[in-house]
Amino acid sequence: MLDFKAAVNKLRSYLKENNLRFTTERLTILEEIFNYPSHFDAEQLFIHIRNKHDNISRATVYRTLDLLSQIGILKKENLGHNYASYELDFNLPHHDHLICLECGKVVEFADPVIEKRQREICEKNGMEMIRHQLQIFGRCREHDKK
Amino acid sequence: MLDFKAAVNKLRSYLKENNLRFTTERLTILEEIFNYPSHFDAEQLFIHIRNKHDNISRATVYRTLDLLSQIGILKKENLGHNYASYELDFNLPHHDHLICLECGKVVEFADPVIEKRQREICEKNGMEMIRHQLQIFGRCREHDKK
DNA sequence: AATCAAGTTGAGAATGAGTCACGTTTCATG
DNA sequence: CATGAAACGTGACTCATTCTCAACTTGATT
Repeated sequence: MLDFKAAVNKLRSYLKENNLRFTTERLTILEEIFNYPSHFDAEQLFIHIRNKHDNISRATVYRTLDLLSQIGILKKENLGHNYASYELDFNLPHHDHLICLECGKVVEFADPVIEKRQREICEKNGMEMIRHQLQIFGRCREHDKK
Repeated sequence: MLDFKAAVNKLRSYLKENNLRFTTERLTILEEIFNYPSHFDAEQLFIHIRNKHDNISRATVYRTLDLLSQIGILKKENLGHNYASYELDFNLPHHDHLICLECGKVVEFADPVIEKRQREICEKNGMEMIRHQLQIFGRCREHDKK
């Protein structure tokens, strides 16, 4: 997959620039993230990796998720649980989330009108926008039968 | 303050309807919330209350914050920390938050255009909207000097 | 290829927000 | 004002995440 190679390059050059090491653990974790559905959490991913490779510790998974989020390969977000969710954020346009409180389904959407208003609101309040997240919690209509 | 009385009435009637008790702890906590700046967290409030009244336990503060959120007197939200924030949500229109990552300042804003788009997005995805939150993280321009 | 300083790792202890269990206390109704 | 269900306080517990630290890699340099 093309994006994966590009992500590895991005990671490698970030590490080099910052005198950090390109370790097999970091590569393995990045690989597994590309094999894994989006909106995963650290524990899920840790267990998935544990089953395929031994000796990658929970701490390393957490540390690497932080690193990748900082570089901009991942996005860390709060989807209304008491744990963080992550998703790939590599060469992807911004989007937000619609979350069903009944079944946990997550739908992504992007809305240029909302994006534009957000920029204007920041401007008006003398603030430089760094990131934003919009979550709409609701209930799928399909749950209505009952 | 007028709103406080109204909130007490709302609490009292909710409790009555559900065969729950109107306790001095619940009243005290509600009072202290009205004396306290918005966007507080449970621990802050607990310490504040601890300093004025003894014998209100941490568990009761948490339990009461949940109760008040359920009734609609408070709104529980995630402002990008690993703990929940609360604010009064009593007779107030919906608003969202602009958060400075440098100084932690929180600015509230309401935008009818964004609200409208959100309703449309829900509609389009066959979902009934229950609640939503939009957070814009940024950096106050005032931090630019230096 | 061997060396070495510095970054990284694994294991498990520690932290911190929030919840739970349970014995005791308190409210609201008769 | 007795009763019994609801609430309370205490402190133990949970669970996600972070920290500590000795042992191990990495990669730049001989």
